Amino acid sequence: MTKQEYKDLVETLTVYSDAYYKENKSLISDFEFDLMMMECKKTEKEHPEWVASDAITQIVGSDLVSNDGNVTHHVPMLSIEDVFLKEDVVCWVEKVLHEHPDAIFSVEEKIDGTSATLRYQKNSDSGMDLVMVESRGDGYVGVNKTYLAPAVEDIRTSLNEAFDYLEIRGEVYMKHDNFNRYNEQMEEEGKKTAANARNLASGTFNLNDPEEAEKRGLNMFIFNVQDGPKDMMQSHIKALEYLNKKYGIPVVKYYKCHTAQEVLTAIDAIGESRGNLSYDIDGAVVKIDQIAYRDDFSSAAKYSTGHIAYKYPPEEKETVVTGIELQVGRTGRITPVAVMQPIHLCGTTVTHATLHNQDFINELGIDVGCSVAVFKSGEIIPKIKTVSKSTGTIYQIPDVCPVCGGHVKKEIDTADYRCTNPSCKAQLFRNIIHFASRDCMNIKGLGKELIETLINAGYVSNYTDLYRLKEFRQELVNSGIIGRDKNTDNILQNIEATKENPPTTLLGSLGILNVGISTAKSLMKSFSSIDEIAAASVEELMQVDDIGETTAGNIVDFFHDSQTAKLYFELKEHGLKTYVPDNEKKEQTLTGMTICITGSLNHYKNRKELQNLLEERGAKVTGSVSSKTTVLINNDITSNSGKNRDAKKYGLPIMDEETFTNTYL
DNA sequence: GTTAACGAAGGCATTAATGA
DNA sequence: TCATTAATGCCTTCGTTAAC
Repeated sequence: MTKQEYKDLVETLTVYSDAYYKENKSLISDFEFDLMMMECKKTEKEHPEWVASDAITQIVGSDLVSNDGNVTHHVPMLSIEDVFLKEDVVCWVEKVLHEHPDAIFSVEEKIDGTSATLRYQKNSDSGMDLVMVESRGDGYVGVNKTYLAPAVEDIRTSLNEAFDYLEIRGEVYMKHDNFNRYNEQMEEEGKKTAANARNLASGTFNLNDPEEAEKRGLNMFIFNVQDGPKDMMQSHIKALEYLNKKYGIPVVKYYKCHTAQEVLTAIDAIGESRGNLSYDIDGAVVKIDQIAYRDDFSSAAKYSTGHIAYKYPPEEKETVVTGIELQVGRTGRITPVAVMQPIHLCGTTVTHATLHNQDFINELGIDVGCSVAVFKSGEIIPKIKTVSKSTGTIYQIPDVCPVCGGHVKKEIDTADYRCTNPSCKAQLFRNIIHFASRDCMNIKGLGKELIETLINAGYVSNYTDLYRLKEFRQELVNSGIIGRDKNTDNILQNIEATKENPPTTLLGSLGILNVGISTAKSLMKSFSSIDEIAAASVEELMQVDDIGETTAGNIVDFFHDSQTAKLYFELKEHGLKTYVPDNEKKEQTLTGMTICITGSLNHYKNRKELQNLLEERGAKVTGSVSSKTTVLINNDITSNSGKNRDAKKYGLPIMDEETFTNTYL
């Protein structure tokens, strides 16, 4: 592409994008738009010197909405790790103070609603406009909810501020008044009422109709500045105060604390005020005020660093176990579930609670007919706490599968009971559900019920059969199993579409024991195709990170068992991708490097993006600095953060993005 | 035009197994 | 021993389509 052609392409894209965002008109299909955008970005990679800072591809918020309305978050929207004991709060606070004696804490109400992020961008009159409202989704990719901004009273559509970019996150919730009004009206109209304010808020934030949403009434408390000018990225509390004072934006109520004792006092104060608030809260969040310190306290990947949430003790009630159901999972594991006389707990009716396994049953002494104390763990999941009146006997999981009548055996050294019949219908059924689920192949529209229907009608008995369904299209339409023409074709098309899924997804969906998407990723880093994995020995597989003897054995078993291996080879024949073609592969220039990234980035949307890029080229990206780390990427190379100190301790290079890019990319 | 059925989405938790 | 992952589970509301 010549420079002029690139410029023309950028201009065309800008026209389409403006029409879409500002006038709600689609001049071309989303698919075509995405293609052009990809082309444009590819060129920009080859010729970074052509890129203007205001080019459409550089504008945060414009290139993020895919054709199904999904938005990749600029900063991931992770959840906060919950703790249920005050001792744990004290422990965490002291750990932070030990590392940073001057740390300050913000203790905040944890609003019970649904999380959302707002992006603001500089406009031409030196102010800022709201360009995007996005829901949380899976934490990395959410849904574009910009059209609902007018329905949320507290969202400002413009700010009189000349920052280049501002991203704030908060909780969308429903006030009790609005919730009660909604339910009164539903009752008047003889319609179903909503169970609680959180669910109604979450449901309302899901509506496609902004007017209906506005009628119901939503509010929002801001609880974080995700990204913005340097001044706002230092003290969390100061940033919240600024937003509140300057714009009257409602921010979450917080207490500024310096010691563990002060934190506990604040938690108690919030707990006591709970009953008098006009909205629901489900805990108290403790955050480190100094944003720079947050990354020094590592946590699991799904949690934000530098935050914990204290959960107040939940409501508890008594009921009677009226039965125990046995569920057979896709691996054959038998899970007992208690059926109870319905009780009302935290705004919902509770009838079921999992019993996990025989050990759990034995420990509590559960049997049909006993009385139990039930609470909602985390205020969501019903859980039996104790048996208050025993029957004198304890339930025993039978040795016959409740579905196929096959033999049920207790696994040695585990708490699991498994149905040993490999053609057990329940297992096949669950296997297909797993294969089709969102986290695996993501076959849209193919859910539990439809799969069951297809199995019962004899069309499928395993996931490979799904790719044969199209041969029976007319028959299916005639019988109306999936609905009529339109529905049938939709499902068939969605199945076909999954043939384009990357091999990693396929490998993770096959149902190999202990191999999910994450393990599949590790495997595909070391092997060039699933075929190669199928041919590998236990020893070879064990060379891969995260693969031990058991998992390696499971993989070998899967590809050596004639039945399961056949499933895989049939999928391959149907045209599913089992390797990444050479021309789509990235050069493995970073093999052997262990890289840690910290702090905020300038050239990449977020750390995840840089991480993906490094991983594609063979590097290992970790969350902490150790003696095995090759390099630490941090734009603030002089900071005194824990990671910088560790890097210095081990004598490792600390590079900013630019230096790193110039040296290695 | 209304209703029923089903799946998706959005919120989550727990346990056991695994790997380091 | 610790951190992570896989597998399983629970509840509510909305959207879509087909059927009545």
